[in-house]
Amino acid sequence: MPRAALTRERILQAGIRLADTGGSGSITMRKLGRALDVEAMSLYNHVANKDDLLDGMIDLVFGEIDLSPAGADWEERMRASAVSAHDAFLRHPWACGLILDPGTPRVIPARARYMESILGRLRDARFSAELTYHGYHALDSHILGFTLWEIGHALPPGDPAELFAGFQRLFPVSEFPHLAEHVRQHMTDGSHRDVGAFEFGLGLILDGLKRMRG
Amino acid sequence: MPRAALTRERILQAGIRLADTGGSGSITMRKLGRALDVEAMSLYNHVANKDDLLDGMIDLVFGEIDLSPAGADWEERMRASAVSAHDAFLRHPWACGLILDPGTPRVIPARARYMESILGRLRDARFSAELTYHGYHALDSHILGFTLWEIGHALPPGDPAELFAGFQRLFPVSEFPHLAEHVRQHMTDGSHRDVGAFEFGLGLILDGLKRMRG
DNA sequence: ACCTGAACACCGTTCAAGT
DNA sequence: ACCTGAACACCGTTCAAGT
Repeated sequence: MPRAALTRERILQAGIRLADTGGSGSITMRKLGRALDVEAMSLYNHVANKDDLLDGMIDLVFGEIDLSPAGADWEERMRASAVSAHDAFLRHPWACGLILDPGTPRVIPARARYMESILGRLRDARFSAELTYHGYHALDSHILGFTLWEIGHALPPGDPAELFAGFQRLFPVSEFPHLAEHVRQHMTDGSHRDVGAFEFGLGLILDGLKRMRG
Repeated sequence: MPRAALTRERILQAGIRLADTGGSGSITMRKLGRALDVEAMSLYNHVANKDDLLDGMIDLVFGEIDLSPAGADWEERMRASAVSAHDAFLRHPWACGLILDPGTPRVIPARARYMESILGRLRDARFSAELTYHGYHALDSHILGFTLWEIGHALPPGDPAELFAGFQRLFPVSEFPHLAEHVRQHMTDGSHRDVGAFEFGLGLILDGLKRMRG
């Protein structure tokens, strides 16, 4: 049986699968070729280069965001689509870091549609051009920035008690009492990697914007 | 004249200088060796590996943050130290991305002191343990996340008019009216890379925390 | 004690050669 | 039209050999 023909679509899907399981460090032209039973050089027939590959993968992730959620008012709908974005970026934890990586600005169709949607809904909710400008920045930077922050602060695998002990040795309670308390909260909380923490900051932003609109 | 002796301190300083001018992609054991007139392998006598090098560099950046700013009340002081952190990360635009990079959790002395200071000041300002926990996350993720977001969204070099034209060709005004308006605001605003944009989100968070404290 | 040459296992990418 | 072998210019890191 001849293997399935290589297409851009199949390459992007395989790239996402590879990154989901191995992290962004595992995305390599050579590894991706191996996953597709093909030499790395073959990929260049369907993808301009590695950046083009990453752009395509990220475009698909943005495509998973629900931009028309149900909801009674603008605030409820804005919260719902932010949570949908948060969910998508948690499903693909490699994406936020690549999107925010300075040096390679990624202008991507699905991201443009995402921006257009959020900006339009703020304007429709009677936000001024000025407040929409700053409000979008606050929302987008929270969605991408907080999610990346959250992914990086997840408890690493391994025995929590042992982890905590090693941490205490580096930063003794006597010198870092508040830090110790904070870390303990992280341990008992399980991980803070839940919708709650994301929505806490989101709520602050939405509340603030609503009050500023007057 | 024999060249100056290699030390960990000199290596970290040279690394920061290299990254400041060339971006995080320019940090290479080989390039760093060249900058110090030394073979790359020599660095391993003073630094365990590349991650240890990056940890040391980031530690120095955290050390630049003013943790005891003047100010009448907790809110004013919290805003001042957040702005000081923002300044430090803008001086070294490669740092945020490395700090937030998942997969290599960086437990670094200067960062522990930074956390201890902020957590302690929230508790001193009569925030509950619970609110301090979430408030710290909101503040830290805004400081690191927004700053990284901001650095990545700076206008790339080149003729702005030409840039705008290329953008319009990809995303026509008819289909993306709000996006076009937003981009136009970015152009006339110069860059939003100023304290104002950072403080906008910071103000939303501080206001929200103050109200939740009751 | 510290520096280095040679080597190893990786990268992204090009290009001529095959089918 | 699409795939590949060989090659190039890079990586991080180890280790024995030099001083």
